[in-house]
Amino acid sequence: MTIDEQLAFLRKGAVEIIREEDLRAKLEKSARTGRPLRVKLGADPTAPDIHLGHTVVIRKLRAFQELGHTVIFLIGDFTGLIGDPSGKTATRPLLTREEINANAETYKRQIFKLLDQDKTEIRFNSEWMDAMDAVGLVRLASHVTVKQILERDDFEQRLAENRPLALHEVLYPLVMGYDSVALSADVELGGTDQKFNLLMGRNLQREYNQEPQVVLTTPLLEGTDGVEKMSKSLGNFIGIDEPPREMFGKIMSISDELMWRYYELLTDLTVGEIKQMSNRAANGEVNPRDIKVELAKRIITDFHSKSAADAAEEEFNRVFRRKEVPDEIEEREVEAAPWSLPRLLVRVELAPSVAEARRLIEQGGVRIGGVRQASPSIVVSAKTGEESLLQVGKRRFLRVRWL
RNA sequence: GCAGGGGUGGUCGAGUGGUUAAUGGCACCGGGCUGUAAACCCGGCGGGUUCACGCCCUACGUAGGUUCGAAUCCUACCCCCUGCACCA
Repeated sequence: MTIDEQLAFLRKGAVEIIREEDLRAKLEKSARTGRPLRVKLGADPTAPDIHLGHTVVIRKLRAFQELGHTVIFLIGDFTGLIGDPSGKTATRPLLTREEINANAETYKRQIFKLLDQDKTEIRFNSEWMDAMDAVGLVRLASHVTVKQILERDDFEQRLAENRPLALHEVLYPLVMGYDSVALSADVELGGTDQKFNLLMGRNLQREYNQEPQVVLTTPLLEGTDGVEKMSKSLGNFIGIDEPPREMFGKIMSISDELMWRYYELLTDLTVGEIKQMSNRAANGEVNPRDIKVELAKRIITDFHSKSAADAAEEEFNRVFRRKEVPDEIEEREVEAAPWSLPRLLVRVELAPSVAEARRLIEQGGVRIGGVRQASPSIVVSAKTGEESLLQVGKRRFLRVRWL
């Protein structure tokens, strides 16, 4: 690939590259010297559950990797120990070394579904931060003015609105920025929400007489609701560890508009190819549903396998289009006594409480053997050795084996 | 430390002595429509008990108190936020 082609490749899906000329220069220099660029991505050690939102930037990391550069996945274990930078959670439990290691293992397992393990460095910022003493921290802080720190939007806003801003939060960007110094990063990637922190790395590198890193930001992916950014706490996420059939269902439930966004940020299709598909959908040549199916299968193939994707599709069609019973159903064994239906549902954990079970039944959400049960006062009795098929809502099935 | 403001259900946020298990939004759950789309519409949304009307329990930071009756009044305590400090 020529440098121009490489630039175009890296630009796809990126929101901003600061500065693109610098990136070009670094790419040229790397090509000339044969020395790969050091490309950094920071991660929070408290949340090792990666969802599709995180994969947007990880895919970009992979793009660099494919061009032969060194990718550094930095786990911010030191920063994770100090507390919550967003100030949203009151108390954030301190992580022990063991927990951090466990989280790191989870990260590895998850990111290597996308990245080439042999070309990825996993690092922890405690490597250098643990060694830094109070004097070192103060010296680090001396490189940045309060005014510069306060340029960060949310800091400024919180001050303006008389909301609390703790001192350690202000220190956060410094530590993150210093990570770039410690790693001699050439490029740092991050979501647009990280722009300030990424730029801080650039500034600090200059202070420490390093060539400033290039900053590349990626968009924040909207969650399945299509509105808020994808996050675990909002419950609008699709985890990359989720079973194929879960992923399939969730992807099929996103809106048509959102589907294009997912295509853009979560697949390798080019902008042109995606545009072509959306045109064909718009003029009725293709059913948008079929395009969504393909999206789901592509994503599942990334994190599971092609055959898992096919199986998920088949399962989906069986349950939701043909209204048949799923392929595999969980089984529970229950004593063959006469059960009032609500109580039975609680017993097999299809409902959290009797009251809730009653509501489900009254609203027509409960079936036994495919037959809707309309009354909460129904008594279920069965003989030992028999089986009953319970269904709650559209997607929760359970086979009860009577003892 | 002083002054002021505040702690309500998953969340945001009403309510300031009595139809208040607590208005409303969001989230969530069930149903309908459908491409399980989205949007939309209907219903639900602390727990237990009853075939059912209903009844009972628990809940508005914590602990007491006043009252026939308190999320609402009083006392103490805990926690959070904002301001004051001329200043290393």
